[in-house]
Amino acid sequence: MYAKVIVDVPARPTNRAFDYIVPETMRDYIAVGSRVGVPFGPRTVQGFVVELHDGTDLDPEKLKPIRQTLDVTPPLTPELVKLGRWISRTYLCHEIIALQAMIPGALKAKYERHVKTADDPGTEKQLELLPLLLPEQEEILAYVRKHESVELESLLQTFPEKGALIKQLLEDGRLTEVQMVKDRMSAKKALYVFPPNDPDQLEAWQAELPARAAKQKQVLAFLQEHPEPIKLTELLTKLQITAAAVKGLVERGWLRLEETEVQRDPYASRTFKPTSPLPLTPEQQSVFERIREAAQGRTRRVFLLHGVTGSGKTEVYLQSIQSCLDQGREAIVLVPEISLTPQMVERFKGRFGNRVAVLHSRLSNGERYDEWRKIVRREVSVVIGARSAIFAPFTNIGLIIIDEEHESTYKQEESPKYHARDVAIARAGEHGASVVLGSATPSLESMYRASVEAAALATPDRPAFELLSMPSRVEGRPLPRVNIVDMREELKNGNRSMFSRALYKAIEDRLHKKEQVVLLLNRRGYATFVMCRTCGYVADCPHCDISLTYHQSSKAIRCHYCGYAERELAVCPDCGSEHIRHFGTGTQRVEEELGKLFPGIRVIRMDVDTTTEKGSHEKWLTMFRNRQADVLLGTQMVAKGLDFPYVTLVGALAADSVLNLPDFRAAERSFQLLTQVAGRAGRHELPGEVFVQTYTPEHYSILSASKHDYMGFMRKEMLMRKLHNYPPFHRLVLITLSHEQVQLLLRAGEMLASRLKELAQTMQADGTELEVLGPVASPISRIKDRYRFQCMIKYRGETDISALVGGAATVLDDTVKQHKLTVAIDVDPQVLM
DNA sequence: GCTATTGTCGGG
DNA sequence: CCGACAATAGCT
Repeated sequence: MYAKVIVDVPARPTNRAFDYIVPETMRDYIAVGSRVGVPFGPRTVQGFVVELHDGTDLDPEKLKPIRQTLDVTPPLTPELVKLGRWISRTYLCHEIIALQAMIPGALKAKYERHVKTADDPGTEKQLELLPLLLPEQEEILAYVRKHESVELESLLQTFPEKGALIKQLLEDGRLTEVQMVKDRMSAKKALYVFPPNDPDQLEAWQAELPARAAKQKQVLAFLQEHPEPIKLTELLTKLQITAAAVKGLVERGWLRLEETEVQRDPYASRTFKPTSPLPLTPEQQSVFERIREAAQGRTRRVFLLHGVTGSGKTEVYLQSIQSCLDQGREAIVLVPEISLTPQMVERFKGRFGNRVAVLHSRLSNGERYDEWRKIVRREVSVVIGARSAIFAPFTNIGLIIIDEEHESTYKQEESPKYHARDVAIARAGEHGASVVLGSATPSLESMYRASVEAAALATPDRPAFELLSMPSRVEGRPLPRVNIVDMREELKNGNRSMFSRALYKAIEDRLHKKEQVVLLLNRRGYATFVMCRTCGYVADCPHCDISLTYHQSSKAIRCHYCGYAERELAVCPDCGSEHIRHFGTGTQRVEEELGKLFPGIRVIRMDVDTTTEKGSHEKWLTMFRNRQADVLLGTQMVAKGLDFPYVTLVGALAADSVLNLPDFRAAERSFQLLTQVAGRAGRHELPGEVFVQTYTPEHYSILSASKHDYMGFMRKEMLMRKLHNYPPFHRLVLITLSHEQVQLLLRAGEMLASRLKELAQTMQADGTELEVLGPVASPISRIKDRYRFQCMIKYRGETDISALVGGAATVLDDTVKQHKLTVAIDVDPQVLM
């Protein structure tokens, strides 16, 4: 039997399957999706089996056998292996990168090189021919012999500066190298106490024990109460006893002590209040019916659920999942990382109990691995998680839900640069499952695909969407009133503060009424840039093309791209002037200002700087929920999914900050952000009010958001996109080249662009609508000392551009190899920076 | 991506 | 002519 293996060597010439012999002994352990260690050239690398077959076109003599299997059960299902190929073709990445993305980081390859002393007796004669050993080499050999096998790295550390001598020993064959692929993580094990199968016996045994064996009786009594296996250490601390008591019982053969896989369940210590389905509004009910009906079928359906903030989408999700589970099928729920709050988890755990696995980036490698194992072992049938949870290794998916489907976090920014929405649709096709894309502000891409125009262009790979909508809030609560504040007017009237008078008054009022306020400012730090007022010098990052941001807490100016930091400027480095001014406003500064304006105000600031610590995000939100603070101030992360009953005021301090970004999606992002943050107010009994501070109050994005007019915004924005051949009417591929030297980069850029244009011409001649733009400097023209240039391809959705991009990219192969040029291909980019 | 192999250059 | 290092092919 032979296996086709994709090896862990992400390079163009190795981006294909290699054939190996499956040794007789491994037959039962190897399947499509297995992770194996295979000889590849002079070393051993990790790989995935993507196919098993009986014959081979190649000379079987030339084939090498698989060296090791790395798992008892394959970490990937055949469906995921197929998906890996689809991802690599769709997003133009190496297949191995796509496969690696589907397994938890804990299983990523790690290579260990061990050395052993060569004890082959047949070489004695040859040894005589070898040069005599130096005393130091004797010492090294003795050391290795003593330890039997030593990791090469540690040997080099034990004998520093002796690298050459060790290499000599290896070359002479006195030491041999054994290469192994190692797991970075294995399941954590611990001793568990297993009670007898028949718990009734526990009582009888207690009577049987002599009176002085009080501790042993205590153990039996405890197990009677809690008949499930328990960790030994846990039992000991709970009962305040030593292992001797348990040992006695084990010796009597009453209890069993066994090493078992431990679950690092981050939610183990928490109990979740079970919740039952809430009654649905007629609107919710009809949407639910549609989803349920679809999920009964075995063919893929894709729904776009447009529901205003507070319309009760989550309850519809929960009941849809329930009906999916009732059919014995599984469900995946994706939420943006940021809204994967304890609140959210609680609702799912409350409804589905331990049938839910939770996957998010705040878990440690080990924790994530354990949650993933629950899926593999079929212990759960629901997964809720961020982007990568779309790869949950289920085998019978009935429903995939993507909440806040417009969020750009569903696009992975590193290779494989996949979009979870498209992966979901692809997976649903294989499972005959339904997909529900929910949002209060659906992306233009999704909205377009729910249109009549797109329905006509639908293909199996890009099916049309069915639109569902929930236009009203539950219990008929009104959407909050949104006031646009023209900050130019404020300035004219002499108000130079970051709070308009209206917002100031409103905050004052809420403080008085003991209600809560959410403030949004899309910039962290204290000031956005630092400038010398005498000569106009602006502090820039020496490694990136971006200005440095002042941070009050650390008295430093920092780069938000590479982390570079230097001390606050006392004098201008150019002219020596002391007139240094901090321009622009960041969250730190607002926090300070609030303290000055409203003495005694309690502010929680949430941005990347205050939420990096594990659990800090949840801590702040819990504090705010418990009304231990009056104001929640933060960047985008305060706009998403939060639901606090006492929040009656929301302020967007600088509504244009997103609008002015150099990106064709700026208006859409801005509209979404404002709508989302406005939706935080007045979700319960108390009515809400919103203030949007802007310098461009006439912009359609801001006007529409203030009127809660999604459709109005969408129609205008669609026109703009159509006019400029942007998505959703055209698709984009962005190719970014980066290198330390501008000249080399320019040459490479020209080479790429001309080849692209050349290839494009033949395609255009066949009537394909396709445009090649560039090369131009990227909006951020340098990051971490590397200059960046980009080319863009605009094309109609039905065109296959893989040949075009793949073909053109080959002209860069030499430069990539020789000069370490970096080429990043992004299909359907979300950010053009 | 890695490494063993081949190629190239300078010193003798 | 040899050794050191740099470029490069080929990996099943």
